[in-house]
Amino acid sequence: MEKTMDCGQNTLLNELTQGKELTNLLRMHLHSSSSPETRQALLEKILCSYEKALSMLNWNGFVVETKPTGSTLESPGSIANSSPGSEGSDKKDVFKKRKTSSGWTEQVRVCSGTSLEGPLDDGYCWRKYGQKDILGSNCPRGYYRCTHRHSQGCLATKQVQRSDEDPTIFEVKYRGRHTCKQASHFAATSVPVTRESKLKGNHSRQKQQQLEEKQKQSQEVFFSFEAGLKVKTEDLDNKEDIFPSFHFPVESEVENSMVIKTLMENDIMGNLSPAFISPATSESNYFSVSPCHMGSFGLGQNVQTSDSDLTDIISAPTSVTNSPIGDLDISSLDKLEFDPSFLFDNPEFFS
DNA sequence: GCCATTTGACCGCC
DNA sequence: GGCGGTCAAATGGC
Repeated sequence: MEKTMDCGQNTLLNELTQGKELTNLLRMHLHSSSSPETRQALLEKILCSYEKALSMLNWNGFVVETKPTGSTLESPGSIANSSPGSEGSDKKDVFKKRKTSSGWTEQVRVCSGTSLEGPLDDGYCWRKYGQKDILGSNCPRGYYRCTHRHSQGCLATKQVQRSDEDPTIFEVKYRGRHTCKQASHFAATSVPVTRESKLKGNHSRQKQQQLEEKQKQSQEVFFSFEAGLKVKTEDLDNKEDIFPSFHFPVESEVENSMVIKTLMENDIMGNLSPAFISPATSESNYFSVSPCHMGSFGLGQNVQTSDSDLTDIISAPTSVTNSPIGDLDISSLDKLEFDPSFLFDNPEFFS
């Protein structure tokens, strides 16, 4: 766990630090007679770094607490009745209630040239359980549920459908929230104690290696995607049910300041509401992060959100891989510390 | 042998 | 009855 936290934190910090350095480099180039191409390249790299960093943040799910959802669709009854536990003996008892459009939708754009059948993984382990041709749509819709549904009773599901208009866009509809261990830890290195991981000896190790390999590949794929990532988030009001809230534990130290400062330096924080850097209040020592605001970092991601409650906290994982990025446990950020009294316009910070 | 995916069938809602 | 969501047998990969 500790290892995972350090790893994820380091990765995040590396990206942000790289972004900072690149920004400085760009600044230097601005004062020099370097070519616009050079500047452009630097800009791209900066965006790249921050997109990675943001993805890491997003991917951690920010599932901090689990509270019963008011949503009709994932009411324990509906799913439970159709869960394997209740199935089996009498199929007629299976309750296949059509779900209403609760949950939220994200549109994920992948880079051109990518041949993935579906959008990136979002750090969760999904298992496909169905596919349907949808009326009025050329592309079938895939139905996925959390791999840990059986082992941990995780009720999260998602639907993935390629957009007719733009094949590079996948519409991903999330439903339910992850209650699995992975959702909490989001650490690939700490593989949830599932049936696989309980397997003994070489077999489990082999499995883990396969998983790691898979994640490694996913990461590579993801990084090839990020430039064209587009996320459209809807129904954020429902997200509250699923990712009820995220609080960034903050204490007073410099590292967090660096993160924020770095964002500020790149005019990223310009769009942040006070909620993000919220008073980090002396009382709570927490600040919350709105998915909307995270999305409005202006990092080249075209993010559209509904005008839903901006106080909702972090968005669900946007896209979709078992990338090691998922290794980052957001809880690791509690090691990041933020000095509420830090002056962001401190010119000396970026020396 | 285990697990994930595919795919036809089933079921409930509209 | 049409459609969307889910189930579960069949299948294939590792």
